[in-house]
Amino acid sequence: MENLSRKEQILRVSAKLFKEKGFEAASMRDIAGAMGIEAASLYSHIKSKDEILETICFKMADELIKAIDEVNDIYFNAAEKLTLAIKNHVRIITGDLDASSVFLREWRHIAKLKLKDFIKLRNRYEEGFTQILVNGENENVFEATDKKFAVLTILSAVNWIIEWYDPKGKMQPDEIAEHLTEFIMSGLKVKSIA
Amino acid sequence: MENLSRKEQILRVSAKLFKEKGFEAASMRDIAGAMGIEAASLYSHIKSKDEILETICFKMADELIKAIDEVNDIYFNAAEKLTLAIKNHVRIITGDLDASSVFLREWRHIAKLKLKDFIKLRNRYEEGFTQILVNGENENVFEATDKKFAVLTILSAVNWIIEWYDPKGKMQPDEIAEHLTEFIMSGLKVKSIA
DNA sequence: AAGTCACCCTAACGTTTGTTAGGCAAAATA
DNA sequence: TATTTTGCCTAACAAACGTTAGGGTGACTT
Repeated sequence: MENLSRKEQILRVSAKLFKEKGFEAASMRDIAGAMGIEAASLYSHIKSKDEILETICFKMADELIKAIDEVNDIYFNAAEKLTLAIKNHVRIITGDLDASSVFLREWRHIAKLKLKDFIKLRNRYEEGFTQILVNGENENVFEATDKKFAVLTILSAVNWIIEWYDPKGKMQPDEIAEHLTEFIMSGLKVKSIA
Repeated sequence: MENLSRKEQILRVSAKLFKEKGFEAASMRDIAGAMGIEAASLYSHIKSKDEILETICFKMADELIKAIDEVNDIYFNAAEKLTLAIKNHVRIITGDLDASSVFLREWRHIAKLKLKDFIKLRNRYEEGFTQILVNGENENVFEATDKKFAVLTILSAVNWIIEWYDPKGKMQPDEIAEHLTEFIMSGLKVKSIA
């Protein structure tokens, strides 16, 4: 934390507070207080409270998009692609729980103009996943009638991790990814319906 | 809307605004404005802004718990129970999208004391689902190594509906429930892993 | 006709919000 | 050593917040 630039520290502290109290409820004085300085001092490093939120959200979006693009660029079959995409997603999300929570929950509070760009990025990410499912059908590996529906369901499961993941808990990121992948591909494994 | 009690109208309007702007960002003046009255006038019908949030959240929680208890009280096999539980959940959620969104997103802003009770209710609901999975294992119908994990994943998928469901869209609640149930039970139906 | 009730008003309160202006001290650079 | 840069300060701002007090008006009830 100490070898980070002052701006980076503000982003970290803000992410933590935005996650805990929500963007609107966390005040500049809260953020400053957590850093041991006055609220006015923050403005030497950042332009506005909105800028903090935007930076956090767009950084996460960029990271995720970069990951899905890489997966789709590699020559893999669809099952391997999906497995890797989920593993990457889980790794990124669990790698920075504070920023991820803000990215997933508080993005609604991004100011109108930037919000449009953000949603575009989110859609691009979703399309990256959709592409994998389309591949899967072409390769005759998956069966997913409604791809949009399937992608949203998959992402909901992967994103819900932030609600219960504990870095000190038993389940580590890669294990979570494995479990999820299995669940997504095979479901509850119905043995028989009596 | 007109034959509802004034308090009920306030709850409706508040839910809509809490969903759109978030609890903290939606002001009493916003709510009053949407009803064509002054902010101070709201206090003839409600005690506080916090009370509005609590009422919305606890009402949804009660409704869901009542539904899962009913399912678990009926003599069904696990597969039928799960199917019905999901159908009920989807019906309740889609039945009042505004309140559901508040229930799922804004519950964090419930005041400390009441928050404990709310989380207890949420856990009770989760346990209702867990019970079904346990039944499923005993009946040799399901296979779910980590029940807690499975329940959270299932609920995440079911709850994500509020993010994309459109009452005027093609997919109607029961159809969504069917799709989801199939996905949860059988996943993406992997045909072969090359 | 008198009383009650539901409903809304204006005005104001104390607090908190994000943000700006201007200045001071230590560290880095020249 | 002189100078710029970095980082923080105090003080203050206008605006918005949730909420209270007290009064008024019209519709039902008795």
